[in-house]
Amino acid sequence: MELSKKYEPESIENKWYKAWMDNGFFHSTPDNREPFTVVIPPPNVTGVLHMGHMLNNTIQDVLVRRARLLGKNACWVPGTDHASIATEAKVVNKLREAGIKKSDLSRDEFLQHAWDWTDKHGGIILEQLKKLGASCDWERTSFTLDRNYSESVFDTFIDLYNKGYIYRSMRMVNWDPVALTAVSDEEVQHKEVNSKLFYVRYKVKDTYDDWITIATTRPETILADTGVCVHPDDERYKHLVGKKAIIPIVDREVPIIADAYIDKEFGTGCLKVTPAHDINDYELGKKFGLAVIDIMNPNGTLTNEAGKYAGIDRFKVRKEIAKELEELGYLVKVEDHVNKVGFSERTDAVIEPRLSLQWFVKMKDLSKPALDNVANGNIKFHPAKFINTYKHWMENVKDWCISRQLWWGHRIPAFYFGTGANDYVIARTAEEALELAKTKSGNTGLTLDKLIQDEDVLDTWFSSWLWPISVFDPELIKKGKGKANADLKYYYPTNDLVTAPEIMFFWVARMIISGYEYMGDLPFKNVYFTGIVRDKLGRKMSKQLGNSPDPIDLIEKYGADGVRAGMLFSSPAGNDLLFDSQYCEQGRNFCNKIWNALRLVKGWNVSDIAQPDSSKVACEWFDQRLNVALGEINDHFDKFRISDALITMYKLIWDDFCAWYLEMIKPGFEAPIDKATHDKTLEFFEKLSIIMHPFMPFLSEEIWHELRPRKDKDYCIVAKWPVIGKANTVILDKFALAEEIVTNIRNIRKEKNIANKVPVDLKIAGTVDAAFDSVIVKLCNIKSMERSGEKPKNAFSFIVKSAEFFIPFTEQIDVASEKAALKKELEYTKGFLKSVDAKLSNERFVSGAKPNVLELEKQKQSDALAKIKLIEEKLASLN
RNA sequence: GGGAGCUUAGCUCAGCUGGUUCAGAGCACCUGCCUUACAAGCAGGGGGUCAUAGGUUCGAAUCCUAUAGCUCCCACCA
Repeated sequence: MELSKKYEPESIENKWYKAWMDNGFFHSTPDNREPFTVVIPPPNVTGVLHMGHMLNNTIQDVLVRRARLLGKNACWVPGTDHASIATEAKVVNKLREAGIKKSDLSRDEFLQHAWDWTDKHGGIILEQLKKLGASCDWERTSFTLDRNYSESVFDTFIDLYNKGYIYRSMRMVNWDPVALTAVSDEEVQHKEVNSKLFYVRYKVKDTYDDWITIATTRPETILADTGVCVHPDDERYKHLVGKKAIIPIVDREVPIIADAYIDKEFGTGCLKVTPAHDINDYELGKKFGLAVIDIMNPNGTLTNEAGKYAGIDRFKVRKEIAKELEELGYLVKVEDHVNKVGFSERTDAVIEPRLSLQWFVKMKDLSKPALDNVANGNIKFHPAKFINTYKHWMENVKDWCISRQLWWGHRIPAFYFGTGANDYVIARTAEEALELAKTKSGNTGLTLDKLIQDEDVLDTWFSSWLWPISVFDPELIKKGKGKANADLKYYYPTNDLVTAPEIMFFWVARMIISGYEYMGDLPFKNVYFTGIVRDKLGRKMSKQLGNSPDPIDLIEKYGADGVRAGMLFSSPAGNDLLFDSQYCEQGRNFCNKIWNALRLVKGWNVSDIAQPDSSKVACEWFDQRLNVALGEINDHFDKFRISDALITMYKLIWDDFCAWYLEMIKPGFEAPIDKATHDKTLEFFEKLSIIMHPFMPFLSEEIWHELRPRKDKDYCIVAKWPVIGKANTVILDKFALAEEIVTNIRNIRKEKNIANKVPVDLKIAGTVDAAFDSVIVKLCNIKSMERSGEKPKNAFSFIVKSAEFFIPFTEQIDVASEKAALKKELEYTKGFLKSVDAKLSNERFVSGAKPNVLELEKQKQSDALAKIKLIEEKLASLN
């Protein structure tokens, strides 16, 4: 069958993906092979594939496919994350477009909408991954809101609560007074705003006329002040510490305290402490036991605590109170001031810090093994520079607030039977909770309808931190440590985690923590951090800028293999990738190059003729080149240098295989090829297919089947990764020399403007033997001979004096040029010798160097000496 | 404000414990070629004071110090 001149990926991608699936190559079950496990960082269930996913999942697929080729039992678990905040926001938006307000719906009604949305859009992203070629074990697809998975989340909450790690505490949340909900830090946009800085003086109690002046941008919160704070070293105020100040308008007496948190330089150096409405003030208040007075209603108006300002919006109060302060003589001055204010991403309302009761996980003890095992290298980070960031965070780890004021997610399994701080129980179901509550409250008459479940859900990460465990055995936490099922025992710990550095703390660190807590072992051995995919100008991909290409369009245009290669061409671990479709083009061109090599090889007629010397040498040589490159590729893989592995393979195929090897063995036009060379070529091509398979699975599979007829289950995807053969460096050296000679010949021909007109004859002496002679002849003549049918004639002659150096000369090159060349060589060699001598006479080097390094240097020294002698002899003979 | 990192060719980046396999790769660029696998190609070519200034050393892209510029993470200023 005639093969098309251009590689057409769309004709093969679906075919092979289906064949792999049908043959069960993606599905893994425990057996006696070594497992290689990867769990996907679960994308948002309703998300669509973006460039970040492309990069991330390409890398995972490369690692998984290579592991499979290495004979490991590869298992890549796919799945999705319910992503509470993101998904809920999307559903809210969608409802709003339909004219429905979330606040008009009951919890159940809202959740029904959310599930409808999830059923409609969930899984789209997984279908897109298939287009990319992702070899996931789809039978293991998980979702963080699956029934079993959810059970494991609740079990974890209950377990940690019983162990005393979970507690309830006050916390400042970002309150949106318009949406009447707390929003996450991610949903707060900080903007610079021109505002006023009000200087207000407070009377110091029991003094004749001492005042203390504070500066504030939010004078309305004066009503909630419960303290005034100065710096302990501030001479201006030292005498006031311990006295009391009197808050204007409300005439409340509050203590004057001293704390190093205060910035002496800002404003007057005095801070009014408002624990209910500022996070830092809250901490300060806690430290000094100050009262907490909440003056703000959920909708942004003030409470009865604000006296006559009750019921008025905070911004209106701000103006009015400033006026009143001025009238009463408390306002010292007002300055213009630029500060950052948080705005709600959803409603654009000014966010108010608001105290509320939240659930927390104590992190200090839990995270200890997670810190230690990264620090000591049990878990490796690639690139390693991220260890510093990780350590810094883990050493200063704060308790984890796990409650979210949302509906979409795992509802907190806490049930309240009263209004007291401790009037709650933790249980899996309301029925269980009732029994516990009866005991705890002592009220045996308690009924289910008096039991109220916490309205909040758990942080998304509180479910995804169990990912490497719960995708295999969601019942582990219930059963307890050491009771893992067969799957979990076999697949855990997983091998490589590929993810983005920005979720190192949200997700990676917490998986490590839960891994040690519940499995007593690391969740993965390596963490590969990808960079951020940016556009070629270095900007983040965003919808607003419209600079994010649709990955599916790219796949249709360049082919999945082309895009995969394109993504990897320029993405060393941890570096941001400046994406340019030019890289995909390069990937596509590479596919085409390989495709045409296939066309060439497939077009040959095999005949029972003798193998030419040149072909024999070519085979021996390429065998060695393959060895060397394979060694480099393996090394790159071991070091997670995926991009380098790809480039090494790229050069091996393009330069060595296509440009040199195929040119050498290529028979003349319509001439047959000998069987020995042909067999060897197919063997090489097969090995190359396997090596390229992790990067370009579809094309390699196609080649695999085009090269020879295949039996059932004989697929490239499950072939054996080539083993490095015996090294023969002599042939590589000789060939390098031959390459140089050929290049020289070509240049001379070009200079003399005789390209493709006069064939070449060569006389190679010294260590370059007759076989190489024929290689060179072949490489220099093949095209002109093919066309003219001529035999080589004596137009040039090249003499190589030794394998160490060569001097091309022709009848036109005179003795002077040759002498100049020799002198240059001599100079270079002497310089080299000098540097080696210096190195060897350096005591520090000699004492510090490893024995083999020292040996190598000595060898270099004697080689250089011999070479100098040889050149000098040659020069003498020319004189 | 705290922490981490970066600066090598037009672009994206390699360069391990200091040395002549070190000044590299890929892409882009320039020149010449529609050559019977491939113009999505082939053959050549140009291009870098290794951010700046000092220092250590026989020797520095590599180690040290300072300066400038850039990036990221965390905390956010009453």
